Amino acid sequence: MPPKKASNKEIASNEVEKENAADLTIDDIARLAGVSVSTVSRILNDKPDVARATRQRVKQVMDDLGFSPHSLAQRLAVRRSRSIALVYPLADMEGRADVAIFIGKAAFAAEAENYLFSFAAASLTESRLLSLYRSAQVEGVILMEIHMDDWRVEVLKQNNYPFVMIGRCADNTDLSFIDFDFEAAIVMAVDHLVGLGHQRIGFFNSGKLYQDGYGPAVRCALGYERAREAYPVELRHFEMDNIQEAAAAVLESKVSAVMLGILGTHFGLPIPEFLRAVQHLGRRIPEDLSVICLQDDAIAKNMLRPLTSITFDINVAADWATHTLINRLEGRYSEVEQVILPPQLNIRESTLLQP
Amino acid sequence: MPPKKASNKEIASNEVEKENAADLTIDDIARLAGVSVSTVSRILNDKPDVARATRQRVKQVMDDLGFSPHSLAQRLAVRRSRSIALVYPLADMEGRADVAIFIGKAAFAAEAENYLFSFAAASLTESRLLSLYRSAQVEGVILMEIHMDDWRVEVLKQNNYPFVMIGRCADNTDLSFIDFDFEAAIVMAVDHLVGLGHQRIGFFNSGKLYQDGYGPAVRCALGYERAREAYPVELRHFEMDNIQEAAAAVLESKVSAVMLGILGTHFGLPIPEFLRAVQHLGRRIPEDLSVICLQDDAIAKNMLRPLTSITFDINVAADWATHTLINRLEGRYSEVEQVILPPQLNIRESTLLQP
DNA sequence: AGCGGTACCGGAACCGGTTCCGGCACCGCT
DNA sequence: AGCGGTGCCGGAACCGGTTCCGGTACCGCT
Repeated sequence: MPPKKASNKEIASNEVEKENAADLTIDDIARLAGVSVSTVSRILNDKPDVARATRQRVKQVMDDLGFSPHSLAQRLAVRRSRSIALVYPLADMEGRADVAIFIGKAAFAAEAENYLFSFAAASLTESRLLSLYRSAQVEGVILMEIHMDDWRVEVLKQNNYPFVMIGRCADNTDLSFIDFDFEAAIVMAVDHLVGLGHQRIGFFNSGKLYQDGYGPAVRCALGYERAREAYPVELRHFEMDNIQEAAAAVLESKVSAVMLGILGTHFGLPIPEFLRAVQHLGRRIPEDLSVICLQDDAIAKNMLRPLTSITFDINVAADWATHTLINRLEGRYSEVEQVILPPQLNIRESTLLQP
Repeated sequence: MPPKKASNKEIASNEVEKENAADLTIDDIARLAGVSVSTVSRILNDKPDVARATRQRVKQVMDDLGFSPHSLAQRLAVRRSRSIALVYPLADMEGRADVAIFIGKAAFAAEAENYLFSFAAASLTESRLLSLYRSAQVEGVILMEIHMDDWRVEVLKQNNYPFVMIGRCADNTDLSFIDFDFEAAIVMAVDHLVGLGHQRIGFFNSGKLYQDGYGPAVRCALGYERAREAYPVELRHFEMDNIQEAAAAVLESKVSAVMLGILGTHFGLPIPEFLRAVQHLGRRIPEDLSVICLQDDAIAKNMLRPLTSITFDINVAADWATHTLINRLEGRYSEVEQVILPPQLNIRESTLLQP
């Protein structure tokens, strides 16, 4: 029986020493350093049971040749794919500067933990979501754009697959999430306006998203209810998805200030267009109408006269989500974590003290 | 010698038929369907040499159990990682809505080709870039934010690793890229302004980025030179990285219009702040000063009085980059492809006909 | 001298797939 | 009857790592 390990690779490297660094394997390193593959593996993974001298010699060989271990093989062998994904359910990211920032931060955080970060784009079906896990493409995901009653959450929960949420559902038992406190945000907005002396305040929120049970829209509405009980001023609630109607509503309701809830750029009622429509009807901002908007700070602060806004810290959300998920995967701890981030008020030029 | 394949898995599935779909393997499918693993594999990959009846039966079993093959093992076996990455060299994505859109589109396009799309965040060193390939984490990358003389390009070229660029270098022989035609953009801007009757026009460009050899900055300057020769008007060039200085320069140069080149939000001289500074010095926009800005359309169009801007189609860039890279990896064709996207002019409210 | 303990290392099974190669059964043909 | 060809399938090597298990060499000790 001929020795079958007289592979062409061995022949090649005996004759010419010029292997491409890309298809160098742990065997090559072992052979060149005069040790076994187990030893090389131990060194790669910083395990004990290797003599100091050996360790250094082998490391030298690896450095010289520019070797880095085949990550697929590693992940297969340890049965850990070490990758997570952000699943983003919407069709495109037009106007979602927040998501961009999130991705950047999350990718960075994942990388620091030697995790692969990928991005699962739109059009997600149940079977695709499941096969993400089953095929070992990811060990866990970050879910965004959570609805009060979210099928993705159900599916993942039933299958016992790890995930964290940006946002939260109606029932969150056993679920880890970080969410922005939209309720408090609306209350904060009212408080700010009342403090400036406003007596009639309008709150605009997307009717469609509210009906859909989109978390932020629902919680904004909740915040509105809370404020209505807490403040002795006249609060009006408008569920709107149309610019002209919304602008008209501002006029006839005779409010002196408006809070713009969930209806940002990407949701059909872009703030700038809304404000333009209002101005077109003869209301100046902020002289005739104070405006305070939510979350979409890129727009608010880049106005020529920047808008007062209420925002949340997306960077901590990204960091939290990534680390919590990875901690869970690493088994570092497994308690359910639920955090709700407070809003922050950015007072700018669009809210005016009432005479 | 006892039969070593009496694994606990086999025992388990003989007793209780309840395997978790996640750790189902091709062996299980083979056993349950009464065929060999080779046959299952052939079916998974739509290869010939399988009887129609067998194929259906096995597929049925897979469907029933919700099996999907372990992607790491597959990729290892075929020695193709089927993944690409976008390498984005900057620290964060604050204000880079364009990058967000790019990521979304690119991820989507990659997914359609059954490629994994990941995002390699900042702080990229040469060795990390190389190990991305060597460790088989990616087969190819998309490079952004290209400089005229870019070390990453050199490194990848020397190692013969596949990549495509968004942007281009000074020397692009054998390189595939898609770039925006910044030269034409500036000429187009001048043309627009001249058409409105402007005689003194200022061009603002980041001095720092120009010095650094950042592609867009350099090509904008080139466009400026071209326009200067082509149009019989007074053109002034300002290399600026400071808001106050820039605003002052507008005043003393007595220009009636400015073109804002590469100095967007993320580059130290944010457009809105610049315009605010100008207004603060008493120049109204557009009555006293016409403004045309480049690329950062999210800002431009979300102004209360939206700015005239010149933009490029980032979606086609993302599509092109992804498909070109994947085509190359698939060996579908290998010619070098170089495309330069024309600018488009969005006339809005910030450019005024001169009296 | 004999013993147990420790430090270090190698062999080989294994992770979950793909693919080459060869074998069997059956067909139609001379 | 014998033959070549085709359709279908299984065995086993292989991808590039990790890890369990056991073995050797050497130490200090009684």
